[in-house]
Amino acid sequence: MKPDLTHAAQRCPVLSKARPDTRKLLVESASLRRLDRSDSLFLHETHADQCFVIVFGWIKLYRILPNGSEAIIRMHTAGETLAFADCLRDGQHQTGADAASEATVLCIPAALLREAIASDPDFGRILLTNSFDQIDSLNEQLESLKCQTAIQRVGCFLRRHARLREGRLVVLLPFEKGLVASYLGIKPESLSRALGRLKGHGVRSGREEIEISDPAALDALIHDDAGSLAYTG
Amino acid sequence: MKPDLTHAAQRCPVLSKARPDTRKLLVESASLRRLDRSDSLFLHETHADQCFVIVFGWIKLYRILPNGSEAIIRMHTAGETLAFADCLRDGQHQTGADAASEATVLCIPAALLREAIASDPDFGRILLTNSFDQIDSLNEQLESLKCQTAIQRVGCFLRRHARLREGRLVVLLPFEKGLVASYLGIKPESLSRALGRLKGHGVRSGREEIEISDPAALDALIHDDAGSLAYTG
DNA sequence: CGCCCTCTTGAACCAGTTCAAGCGCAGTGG
DNA sequence: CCACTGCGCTTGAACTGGTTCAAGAGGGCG
Repeated sequence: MKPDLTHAAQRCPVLSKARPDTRKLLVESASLRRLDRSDSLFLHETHADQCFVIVFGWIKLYRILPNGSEAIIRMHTAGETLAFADCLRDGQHQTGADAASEATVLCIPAALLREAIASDPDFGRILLTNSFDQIDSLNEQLESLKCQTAIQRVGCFLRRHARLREGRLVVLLPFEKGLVASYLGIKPESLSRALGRLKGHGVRSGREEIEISDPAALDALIHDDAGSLAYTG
Repeated sequence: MKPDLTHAAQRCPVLSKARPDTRKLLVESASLRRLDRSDSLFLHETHADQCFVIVFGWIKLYRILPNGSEAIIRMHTAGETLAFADCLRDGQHQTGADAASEATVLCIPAALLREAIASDPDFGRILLTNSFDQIDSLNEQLESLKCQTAIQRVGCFLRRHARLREGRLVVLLPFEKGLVASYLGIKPESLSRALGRLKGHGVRSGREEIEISDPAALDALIHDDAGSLAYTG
């Protein structure tokens, strides 16, 4: 295995659980690609002949809307897989994918992926489990979009991306705020105002870095009154 | 196979593609359950020892929010599978499930599902493909919630559920409007007003049945200006 | 310095919610 | 048979969260 990929493979739920020889097959025959911000990884509705594991950075999945602008469907980061579904169905990419930050991805030829599945019966199981986990995460996003206000969604986003760093709980924004906004289903202006309003709820937002100074206060805001849009049958 | 299940199995993407003996195994050993509206199929965070194929009717997946109301995550209907993921991971149900209308479901013991996967290597592949399709559909829902207005979402919902019936394009509302609203991420009042506004765009809404008299007009509304919330990076 | 790009801020506007009232219909009981 | 009641749906009026449009601040870079 290429030395710089060992760590990446450990972070990846699919590769790390795969049988060593399967992992070796996938990683050794794959190529590594570096992307700058806004470089394109693949285009919507093109034939899927490669799938990807993100080693580093962020990739956005998007679709072009009738009016020409792009809808951000999902954001993916290190360890996550891309386009496995498109490859296995031997079809077209369901979305486009661009780098949202500097990024490195492992590019696995579709044939290799099929070979791994054919030769390692457990590997299919691993993919299935991974795919179930993705469905869970999508269900949560749906719930969040349907039942939370923009400010609560911003709060959840911050909590999810916060990391301990020298004793402080900090969010290093992984990509532009405009993109964060779009991912959350709001406009950049609204995100800006939301961050402003969160200052009263345990959040200190600087440029490039946001600190959660009072996680409890933020959690209270997130959970309080969540469900103003819920079904009361 | 029980005679009344042949048709149901054909409608189900998972069962219909499975090897005949696998299908037989699953269907014959499963039990059939009838549900009235609002009967519970399983509860959130209970152990998943059965999975389900919907034979008839609608099932809603929901989660109880901190404030006690319920968030509608997804709606499922005939042919669709439920809780396969929860069973295979041998875990708890990720959501609760209630009948949203009268419904009939095929209840498959978890052990049986595992047996099918173990004895039929293709069956895992079929589940994987099915799970990929679900992810696609969830991606589309996310896109819709992020980039479309409530009225456009209502329009899409109508198009998706419209069926030709005696030459007219008709939507028989599968369940209460309050539930439709919640599924679409809006309040019942807003759904009511949306249907009112759609009257000017090729939709005639009566009680229990909505007719799409001018599909082209409706489509125009749906696509026109879609993406007011999109990312313009 | 000047240009570009991202982010912020303000004011007007609009979509969708909230609250409250009323309607239509099914079920119930007199 | 009809009043009573309960529930789902609609409608109206006031309100709020988020958008829109426009202007300005701040930073990076040639």
